Amino acid sequence: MHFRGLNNISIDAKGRMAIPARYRERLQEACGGNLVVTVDHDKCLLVYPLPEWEIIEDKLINLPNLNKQSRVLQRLYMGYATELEMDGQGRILLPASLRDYAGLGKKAVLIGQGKKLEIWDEAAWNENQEQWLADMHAEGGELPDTLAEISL
Amino acid sequence: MHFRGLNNISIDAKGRMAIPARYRERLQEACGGNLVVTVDHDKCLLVYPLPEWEIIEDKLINLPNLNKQSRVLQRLYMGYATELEMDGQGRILLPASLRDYAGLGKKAVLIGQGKKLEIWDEAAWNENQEQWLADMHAEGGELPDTLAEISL
DNA sequence: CAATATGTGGGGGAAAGTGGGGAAATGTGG
DNA sequence: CCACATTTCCCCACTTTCCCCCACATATTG
Repeated sequence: MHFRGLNNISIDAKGRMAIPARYRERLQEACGGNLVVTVDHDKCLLVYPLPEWEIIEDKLINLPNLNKQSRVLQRLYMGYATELEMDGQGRILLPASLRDYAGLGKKAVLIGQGKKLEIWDEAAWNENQEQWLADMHAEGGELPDTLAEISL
Repeated sequence: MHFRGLNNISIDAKGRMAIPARYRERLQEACGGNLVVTVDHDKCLLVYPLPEWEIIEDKLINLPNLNKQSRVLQRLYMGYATELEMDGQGRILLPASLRDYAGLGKKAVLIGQGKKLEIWDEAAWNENQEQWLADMHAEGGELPDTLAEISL
């Protein structure tokens, strides 16, 4: 039972975002509508069902925090993590601080990523996607070992 | 039990595409009509029976996602993966985002590729095919080791 | 040539997405 | 502690999209 697929979403003037209907039922049973939204280090937002988030949180807490990168991860991911619920119409209200972080305007893209969902500003998503595709073709087959084994 | 062969397909104004009748029965028994369509990094679409897709999805989810290339693969392949069913007439409705990605117009080509099917815009298919043939002749027999062993 | 199967197009009803007004709750400053 | 401003949430109404069904055109088979 994983999240997948792309949805074009509009964010209204109040910062509300409608969760696609096909995800709502799954979110209800996975976590009773309790979600956690946080930031990702490449300028998008991550949405977890609360139980899934708590697993991640434990990992973050137990990182060796004399390491500088560990502290960065902790401050970003835990620092921005916000608990929120869907309203009666299946929408979530994204706090202004998170919207600012991800540069979210009126149009956004919601993509399923297994145990979590990602929210991108539409323009940012398109730009990144072009870059990714260009990189993949430029690299010409030089992939890390873990990736080389995958065949689609 | 593999898919093979090439079919010319038309996509109507609503984005619907008729699956050739000879594939339908096989798709029904393979997955009860549950299909997953996603993108490929060279601008075509991939159609999997749901069980086949889930095998790939598991591999994708378990990739080390602090690695940049892993995230790109996850975002593209899982991000666009859309679950859909055939309607009463054996057609599937391709979401606008997927049609845009692959540049699909009214005429498309459906190609059997073993466990999956590929969908190309007809014009794009023809152009690529010419290019591939030209490249193969230009390279003059310099193949990677894994390919050198194959005899057709 | 008839008869069946396949491909193609379109209309209508239901569901989902979108936006705004107002009440309740929360926070702030006097 | 009270008055005011702001935010949050709930409800209603409108618009758009999606999906199911029917009807026709084309191709295939006996």
